[in-house]
Amino acid sequence: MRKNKTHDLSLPGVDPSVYLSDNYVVLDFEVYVGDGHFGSSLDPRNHLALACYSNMATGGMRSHWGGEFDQADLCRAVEKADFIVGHNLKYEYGWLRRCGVDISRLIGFDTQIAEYVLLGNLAAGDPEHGVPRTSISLDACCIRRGLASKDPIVDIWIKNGISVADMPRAWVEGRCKQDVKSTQLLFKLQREALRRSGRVHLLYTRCLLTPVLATIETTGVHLDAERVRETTASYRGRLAELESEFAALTGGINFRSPKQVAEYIYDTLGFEEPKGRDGAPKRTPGGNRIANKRVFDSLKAKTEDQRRFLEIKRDIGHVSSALSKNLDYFQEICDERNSIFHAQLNQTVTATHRLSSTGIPEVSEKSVQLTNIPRAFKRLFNARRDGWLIGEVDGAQLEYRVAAFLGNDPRARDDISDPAFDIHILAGAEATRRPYEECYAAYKRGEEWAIALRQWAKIRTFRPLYGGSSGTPDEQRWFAAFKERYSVLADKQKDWVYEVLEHKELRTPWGLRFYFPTARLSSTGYCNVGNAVYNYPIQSLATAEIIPIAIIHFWHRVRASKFEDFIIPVNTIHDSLVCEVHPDYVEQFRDICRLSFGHDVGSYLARVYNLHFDVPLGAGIKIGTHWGSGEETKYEYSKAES
DNA sequence: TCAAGATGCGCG
DNA sequence: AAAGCGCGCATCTTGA
Repeated sequence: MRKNKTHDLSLPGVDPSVYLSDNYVVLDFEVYVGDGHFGSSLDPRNHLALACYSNMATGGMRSHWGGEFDQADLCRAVEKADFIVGHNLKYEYGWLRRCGVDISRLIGFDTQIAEYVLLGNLAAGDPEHGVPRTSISLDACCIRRGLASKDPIVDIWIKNGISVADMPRAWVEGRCKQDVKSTQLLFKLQREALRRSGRVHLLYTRCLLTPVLATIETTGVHLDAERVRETTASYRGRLAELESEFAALTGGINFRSPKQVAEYIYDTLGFEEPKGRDGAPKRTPGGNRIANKRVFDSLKAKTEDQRRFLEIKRDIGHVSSALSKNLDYFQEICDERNSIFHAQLNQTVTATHRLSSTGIPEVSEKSVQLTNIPRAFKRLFNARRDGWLIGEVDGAQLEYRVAAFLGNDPRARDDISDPAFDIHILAGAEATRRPYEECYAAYKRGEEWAIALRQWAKIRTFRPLYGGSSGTPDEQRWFAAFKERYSVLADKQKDWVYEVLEHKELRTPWGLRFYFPTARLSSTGYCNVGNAVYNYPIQSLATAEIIPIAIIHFWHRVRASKFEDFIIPVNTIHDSLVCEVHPDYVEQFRDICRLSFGHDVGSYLARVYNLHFDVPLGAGIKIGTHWGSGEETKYEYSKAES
């Protein structure tokens, strides 16, 4: 690997011990809400109204009524502090950015994220297994600790959309100052709790990501209006055709109604309900007959009516959901918002601490979040400036590699390091009882059957990693082969389950703790939360620690190189980062991707997490005119190279 | 009439 | 008895 001076990355501080300093500023803002929502800094109709902040270095509470261009004292205070403290700091970062502060240099301690880290997976809860969500609102955090709660009157006003402009100033100011005081007390208790339980570095890393997300949210994503127009028109035409065909065939049932569809297929068409091994029909949790895609794929048509119905039903569901969930919104955005839309990236929602996303209604009430856009529609996104490109980097087979590391499985390690090993080919080969070499060679020669086999296997390959065991005989053959091949990993996962059954808690090697208060073992040896226990550590280390660490380093490397006007992150989905890239900065983009998703992750995990991640990491990079276009280049990184 | 629950389907 | 995990949004159904 060639030497690159960007190795001496200067992250702001890069040390969680910064939180031990007493030079910090606690802050809370009130906003004039003009968008009818929550006063996000993204919306130009919203304006900063009041800033209250407590400066620990100088002492005393300050408050200042003023807009985002009238907060010079606040800006100076936060820039001089070692870190800032607030509840849901992404909001404050967004406003500080509008105030003109360089938020990349501001370290945060977010008390909402701190509570989320302390709670492990309990903030998300697990209603399916009888664990309710735990609120991490400032009020809830304070009440749990016996601290003062919010002024209920002002709280009700704000929750009901009353503008700050219409409330008595003294009341608003009183509430804002109270929130700052509560936040500071909460911070001190959380800092101690995190320190005692060895989780400060987790909070620190989450908080380093926050300004990156605030910036991505502000930037938004850009649609190719011409492609959106063509695609929407074609989908609408197709839906109209399918609707009339469907109506003619069924006599006018509503294809969106699972109830009507179930009646039609089981009563009118006479399909048999799918049955479990015991012979009883499989039903929805509510006891209704199932009418979903899985069932339709398993039904075998015997009559012409049945065959046509299955065909049309499959297409109509796909086309109508594409329109109502994506294309209608995209069209609005192209027509009325210059083809750019925004969404939130949430840090405190999921059980495994990966991000989630929420759409933002911009024209009608519709919204689209950024993590479940159909792959077929990635091609509708391009860069907002002519001639620019879209670059996407993802962690190659990240969860597989993380599993190999956590399980310390020698076979998995060897497989990952072997350039002639393809796990999807192995899955296909095992399932169909063919020799691996034959399938691999045919795949490499580009033979169609081998490509199809690999495609078939791909969606099943890692099911056994998360406890999957049921399926067709072919599938089950692979699942068994997987568990046998990676038996060391499988045993480690069983150990996790034993630990959970004994302690109702799982302590991960990097410090995050998961809690399973309702864990129990049935008389048949089945653990009610077993599959979650198999999954959480792997999903979490991969997509809640490693990818955020990579993204943080990516962002700071771009800024340290002064490329921030040429390489602009616009989205992240679990294991990937999407950027708009100036055509002259493609090589720089590749270099920064390789370093941040490889070297930086390893060195940060060792230094800050005391975790020596010794399975090689890889990155896949695609660059093209539209999202998802262009040939993928794969990079492998191992410590030996550095 | 409206909110909450159930269901289906998109992504990693 | 059977059983991959994690999410958010649109639509229909249910129940007050």
